[in-house]
Amino acid sequence: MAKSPKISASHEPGGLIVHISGLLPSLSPAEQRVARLVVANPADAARRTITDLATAAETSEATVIRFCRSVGMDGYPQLRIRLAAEAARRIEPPDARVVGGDIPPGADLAQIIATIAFNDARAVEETAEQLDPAVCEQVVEAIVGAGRIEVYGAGASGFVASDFQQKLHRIGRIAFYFPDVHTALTSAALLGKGDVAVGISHTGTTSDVIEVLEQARARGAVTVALTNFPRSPITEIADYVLTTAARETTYRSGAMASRLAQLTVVDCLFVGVAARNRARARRALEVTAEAVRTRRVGGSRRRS
Amino acid sequence: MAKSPKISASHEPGGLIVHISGLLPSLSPAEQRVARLVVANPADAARRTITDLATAAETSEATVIRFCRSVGMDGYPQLRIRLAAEAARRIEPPDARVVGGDIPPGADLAQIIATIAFNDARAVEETAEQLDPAVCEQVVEAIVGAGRIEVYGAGASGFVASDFQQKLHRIGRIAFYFPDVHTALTSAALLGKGDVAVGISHTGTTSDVIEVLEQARARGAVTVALTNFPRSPITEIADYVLTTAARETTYRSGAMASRLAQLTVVDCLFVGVAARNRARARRALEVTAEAVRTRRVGGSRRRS
DNA sequence: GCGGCTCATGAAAGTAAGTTTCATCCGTGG
DNA sequence: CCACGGATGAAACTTACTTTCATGAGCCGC
Repeated sequence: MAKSPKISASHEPGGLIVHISGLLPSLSPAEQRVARLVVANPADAARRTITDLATAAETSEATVIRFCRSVGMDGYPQLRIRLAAEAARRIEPPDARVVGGDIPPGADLAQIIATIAFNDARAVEETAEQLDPAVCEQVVEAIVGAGRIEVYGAGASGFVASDFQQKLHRIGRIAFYFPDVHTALTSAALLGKGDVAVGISHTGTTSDVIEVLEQARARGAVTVALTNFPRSPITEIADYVLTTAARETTYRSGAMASRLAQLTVVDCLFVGVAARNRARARRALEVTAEAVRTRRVGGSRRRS
Repeated sequence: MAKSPKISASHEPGGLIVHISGLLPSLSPAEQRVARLVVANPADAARRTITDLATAAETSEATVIRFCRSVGMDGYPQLRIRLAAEAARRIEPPDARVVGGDIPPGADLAQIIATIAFNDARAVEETAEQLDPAVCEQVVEAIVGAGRIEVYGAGASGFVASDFQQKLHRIGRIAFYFPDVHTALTSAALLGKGDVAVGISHTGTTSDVIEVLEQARARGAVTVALTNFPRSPITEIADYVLTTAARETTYRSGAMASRLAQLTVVDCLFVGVAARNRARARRALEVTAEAVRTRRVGGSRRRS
């Protein structure tokens, strides 16, 4: 049974492991057991036979095969090969630092800083690796040609949405962001063909954002979703899906890293759009920079 | 042809490919054909099935197996895995990417993504490296003991300020952010001893933020500055200075990366504060997460 | 609650991949 | 010309992988 012919799905040239952990929540329980084994120790998994792995995951071979298909592989042998390659590439920096994990209770600030920065940087890098330039290109295209762009996001993703709106606005594109769902819904209802609606949700399950995006789609707008989970509800109503790659961690670090990853994606789209009309964008940026000049103080030496 | 005394059977840690080409001359003709294919394109060979490879080498599967044994492998699957790993390792890390520079005019989206992600990740890492844990510690201390915390920022830094405010609020600290200077000034005038004022400005020259911070200081509040430039005006009126380390680049990439670096610092402070009272912070986070539960949709399988 | 539905799951059947066996072939030296 | 030994591939065999299918659990509408 073909899962979903989404435009985004296939591309995971960057990290297979990252890709799998992103998909993890959308897998069935038995498949999750397999996935966890694989993510925990790719090299080891690559060495095992399918029966072996199935036994280790306390399930049947059939489930392992299903898992392979779920993450986009043809079958088990292919997964094995990819895992081996992946494992070889990431000669884990044997850093004593807490890699994907939680911050230990007794940690001092230096450790906290190292851990957060590491996770943040990783999320950014891995997001970039798994971003599909083709999909980005199409989104950029849509934005460039859009009559109006609306960006939706709630909570932490709201900041990102707002940031994106402000950026687009600054280079002369007509863009909106509404902190309030009611307003957003009303506005979405006024969208039409040629407009673009962007929904941002880390989990992909924020009903407010989904509803607004649905509304926008119903009116004929192009819909774009930005989420960490490629199979989450929001992806079902989006024409284009862009994913971040923040590892799932406990406490807050997952969500925090995800926000940075989202911003990175936003930046990419922004620069992509700006690059479409360099001259105009640059002029707009200069004018806007000039506008706040009087709000700056101090030495002539410092850039404005 | 001394083929039998295969003393070296065990490990060849250097390179499997090198190893194979080394004993190529000692192989039988048919095996040599296989070996040559493998050496020429390991990645490709790893993808083939044994029958496939045999056909390509114009020989039988049996010979391929014999070849595997000759080079010290248990069987074909093991060879495949090793080849995949080998091939992955020898793909040079793509450091040819545009490093610190601006985005070239003709860049395609893939390049743009790589450049932005690189700069962003770097900014985060370098910021963490140069952050002084001692200063952070003192800032955390001040925030933990504060009666009230106010965060100031304008423009892009406003997002960060707002994010910080929201984070602190979420773990039960009394924190404010004012998008409007007038309101901010008024509020700052009401600060007193034991309160904390945080000013965020990438350039360190934003007069609005500086003024408000000055006001706060005059009233006896502890002042903290977060900026990219350690000698900028804002640092003169701050009790504690935290710096980001976004490289100076042209166009927008500098400012964009700086924002991520600022967020990283904010995250560190936040976690530092939260760590001071784990139980309370965790409870607060759980409660607030629960509060938005009803705004989530979708499968029971997905985390809320 | 109760049928009907979907979906996850593993047992078992089926297929393909990998491995072994063995007969053949070919060259060499007696 | 025959005996020998090594190289080789066809075919038998084994193991690994894949598909099919029946079962049962949970969910939804009634």
